[in-house]
Amino acid sequence: MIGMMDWNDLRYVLECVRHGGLSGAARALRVNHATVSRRISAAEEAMGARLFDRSPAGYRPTDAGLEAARAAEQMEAVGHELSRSLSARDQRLSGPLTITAPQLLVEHALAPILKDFRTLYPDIELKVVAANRQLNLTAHEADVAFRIAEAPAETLVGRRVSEQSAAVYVGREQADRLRADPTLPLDWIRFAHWPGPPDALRQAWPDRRVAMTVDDMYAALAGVRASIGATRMPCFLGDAEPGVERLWGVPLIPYRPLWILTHADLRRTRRVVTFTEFAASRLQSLRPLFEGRRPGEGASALHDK
Amino acid sequence: MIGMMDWNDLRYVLECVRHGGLSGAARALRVNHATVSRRISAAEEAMGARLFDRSPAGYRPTDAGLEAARAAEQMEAVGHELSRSLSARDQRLSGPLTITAPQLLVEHALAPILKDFRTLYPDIELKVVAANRQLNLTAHEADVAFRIAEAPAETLVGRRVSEQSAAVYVGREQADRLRADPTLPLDWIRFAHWPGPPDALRQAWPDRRVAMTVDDMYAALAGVRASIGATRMPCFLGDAEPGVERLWGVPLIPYRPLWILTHADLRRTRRVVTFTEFAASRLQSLRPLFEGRRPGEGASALHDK
DNA sequence: ATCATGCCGATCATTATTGCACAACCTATC
DNA sequence: GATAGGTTGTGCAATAATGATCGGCATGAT
Repeated sequence: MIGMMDWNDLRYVLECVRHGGLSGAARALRVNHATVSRRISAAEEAMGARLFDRSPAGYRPTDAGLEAARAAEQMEAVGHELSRSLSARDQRLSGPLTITAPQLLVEHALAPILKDFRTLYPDIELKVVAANRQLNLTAHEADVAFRIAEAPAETLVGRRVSEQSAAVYVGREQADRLRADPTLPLDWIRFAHWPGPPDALRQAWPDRRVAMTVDDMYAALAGVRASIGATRMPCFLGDAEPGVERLWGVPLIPYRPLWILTHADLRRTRRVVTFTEFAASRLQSLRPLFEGRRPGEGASALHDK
Repeated sequence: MIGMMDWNDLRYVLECVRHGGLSGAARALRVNHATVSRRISAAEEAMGARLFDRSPAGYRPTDAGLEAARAAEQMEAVGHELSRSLSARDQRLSGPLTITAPQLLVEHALAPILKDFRTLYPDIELKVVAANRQLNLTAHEADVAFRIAEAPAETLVGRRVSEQSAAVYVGREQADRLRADPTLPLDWIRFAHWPGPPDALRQAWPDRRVAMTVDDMYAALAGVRASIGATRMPCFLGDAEPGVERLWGVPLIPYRPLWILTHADLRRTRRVVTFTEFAASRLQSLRPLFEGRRPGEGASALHDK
């Protein structure tokens, strides 16, 4: 080897290419940006080639930098494969297990299930990443993911735990106003980057006005609670919220189902299987909640007009 | 990533698997064995699996260790490819250029050629590795290799610079003894792990005895100089050695040709092309030496009976 | 038995690497 | 312009990694 290069430095090069600069790479790698700068310099020294064009706006990779990044990507893929393969090999009913789910799902449905799992299998070090972003199971950022989606990524395997329904919810104060004067227009909380209100609502409440625009379910929920307006929410959210009720006259709306997913490589791992079985079974008993069936309502009430 | 693993640590795992222990790996990596031990432990921690069974005799890899080593091998291949690719991209007539050749060839033929090359292209930082072992061009241990071989490895490209002949050489004192009493048996220096003496010698000197066994050409040459015995040597060696002469009555013996080789990835790199052209051209003028043609002998003398 | 050689593990001083804090600079946006 | 938020570069102190050395423990030769 003419210049023995540092494999880790290739990581820094890769993230610098991906994020276009030191700062972004530093955040991704959870190190100081000065470190990234020094490692990049070391890599350039070792490879005998400039890898980036420095500019105040950021780092732009040279051809050599792109080539190095391609190599780093391949190494990364090898590393991920190794990581998954080792996890799959580890068949003990102990050790680490990382799961991820949308924050709201953790709060409203998963928390007690996870708590029971921990007491049942205390040797499994359960790590829960409640995040809005979807972690990358292929990159092994987590072993198991709960997803609310129409269809899972094709490289993942898992099961459709439950169908879901949504409804339109209003805060108590707004509901009282509307009951007192049904001719009032419906104050509506709109989701940015989303299509308009559901068709079912257009028919039942043709007179609406947008009271607020949000891009986050937490904000929408707060808005409903404060009676700023009504909005569509999955039933497991709205029905569990005190001081919030379904808007009358609007039928249930189909919603994306709930999945529990894992990477194909981990499908047969004992820890993973044990967890998914446990979680799926417990979630089954919550199906009325997810499907919006109130006590006393039959399954036939699902998505009726 | 559950445990962000260190790519460099995979290197330590790989070398530990290759050498069967900390010490060997430490030598290969040119670090202290304590470092290897610590890096291995760190890797095991990060991957959550034991990679080696510790024993006083050495480290034996577990299944997980073997798997990690396989991954490391792939990363290594990617790294080598990147290294060559970056070298090939560098088309300047300056910068590093590493060549390797058998020690004896450097001493007897290459040295003046390399010296002239350095004065002609002073900006090329020529590094010469005179080694008995064959460096790995695929691993980019060198850019160019001189090899004495029947056929080069198939992944390499290059040219057959010259055919070679060998002859049987004796030291002056032994030669005088033999001339004084031609009935004496021929003291012979045998190469370990080699087939017996050449057929041509069996006929010309049927009466031989083994005076010494060596496994190194330097030792053989020293033995001939000290008149311990005669042995077969390539002509470029024996003919250039003062106090050593060809044994009469024995014709020239075909010998493995001389190649100048490089990796296919570097075939079009300016530095490499410039060097190989220069060296090949200069070696051409030495063909009589390699082919054993003495001054006054025609080419027809080649390998005659 | 005894010695020599090779291996691994542990300790400690040294060295190298990292993070922090600050400075300098560019660029939108008001 | 002025400002706020973004970028990269640099000096210094804290931290982590390393190398050297020693001891214990096998194995194999004398």
